[in-house]
Amino acid sequence: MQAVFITPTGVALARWQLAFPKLVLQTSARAYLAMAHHPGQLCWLDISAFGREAAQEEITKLVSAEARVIALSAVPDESEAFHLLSAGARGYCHAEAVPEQLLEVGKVVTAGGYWMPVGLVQRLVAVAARAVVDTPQPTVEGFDLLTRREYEVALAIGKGANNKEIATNLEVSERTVKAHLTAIFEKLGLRDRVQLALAVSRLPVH
Amino acid sequence: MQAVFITPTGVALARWQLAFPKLVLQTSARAYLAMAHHPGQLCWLDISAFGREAAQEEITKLVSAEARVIALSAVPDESEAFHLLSAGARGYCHAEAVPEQLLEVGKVVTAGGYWMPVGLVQRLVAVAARAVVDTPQPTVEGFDLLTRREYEVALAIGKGANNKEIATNLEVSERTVKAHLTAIFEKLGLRDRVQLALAVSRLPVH
DNA sequence: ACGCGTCCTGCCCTTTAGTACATGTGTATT
DNA sequence: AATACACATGTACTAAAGGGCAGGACGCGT
Repeated sequence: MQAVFITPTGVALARWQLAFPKLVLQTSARAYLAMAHHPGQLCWLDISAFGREAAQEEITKLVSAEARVIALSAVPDESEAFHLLSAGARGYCHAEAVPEQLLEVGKVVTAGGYWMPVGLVQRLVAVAARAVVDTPQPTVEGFDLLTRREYEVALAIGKGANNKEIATNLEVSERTVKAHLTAIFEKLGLRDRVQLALAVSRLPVH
Repeated sequence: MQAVFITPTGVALARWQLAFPKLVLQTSARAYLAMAHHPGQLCWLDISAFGREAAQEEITKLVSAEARVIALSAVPDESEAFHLLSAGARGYCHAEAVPEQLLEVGKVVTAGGYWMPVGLVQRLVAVAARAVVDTPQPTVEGFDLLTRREYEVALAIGKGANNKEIATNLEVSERTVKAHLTAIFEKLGLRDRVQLALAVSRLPVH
């Protein structure tokens, strides 16, 4: 099986050659795509020299050409990994990985799987689990008890506004804002605007 | 290597035995934990007969005993998978999986990795990526500029505490709390405690 | 020893927040 | 017409919050 490495720099070329003696080097997805290639072809993309967005673009191009892309990063970063994977990469690993690891990654991805560091999987799971808003407790119930005006005030508090700003935006007096706030505190069982702000921040919708 | 299956029903027992002829059967994590076992021991948990919460509990128990847990579900479900994985499971697969697949899963998890269906990985990535994107700017950078004490105060604000409560908890005067707050506002470029509360609520860690 | 940063606190003052009490308008529902 | 409720606002007062000024204690590195 052919191993294609796309890199503008060739950072860890020696290491890669240990793992894949017959590797093919290219400097960009564009150059590579000009060649004929087989669907499912492994494609190692060294993203170190690309910006995040440029890397995402390269990946998108390769994936739409049915290549299996593995991102190689010199400085692994969680957020970067999320983005590259969602752009279609099937693997994410350190550019300086040892040959044995590269081979293992290649095997997994060739088999149709994903490969990424264990720590990254854990972060992925943690973030996803939190995002799945099944999370019941934290959400303060009772916002549906608020009247239209009260709700508007509550949202403003959720943006960190003070009474004067809210009054200006809603075109009412500061006194009125205070009245709405008092009503909100009463209905939601809160003590002050700080607690309201936190309650609003936990609102699923916003 | 020993394969332990925890299941109240034994749904796919025949299949499991094909993959692991010498498997050990137990009906609950409690029963299993009563036995001696080796750290890193594989532990297949058939969650079909458990509720989601009960399954999470079982997993938590096993994981705290340093077992590697693989959840087997008769009716795979994305949200369920997220929760079980975040509870510490290292694998999630169909209870009716063929023996070859079970062996593959076992191998990966034994090696310290995670195993889950490719589709699940994609959902995980998609959800996580969206969660990260949905929370772009708002996260106030600079919390690392805070001193230990200031950070403690910031966290307290994130819980909706007022100055008196913070003072009591930290065993300092209210004046000191105010001083810390002033420093925090200055460092983070915030105006008041409401904005701080919101900034803290958007903190990835808590 | 000296400077620097962190932490702590007092006095005092200004600004916000939050409430009690009271009043008024408009729009529905009964 | 009467009742109910959302919305609005004023006066006035108490309580928090926030900050200026000043000073003390402790630990650390030059």
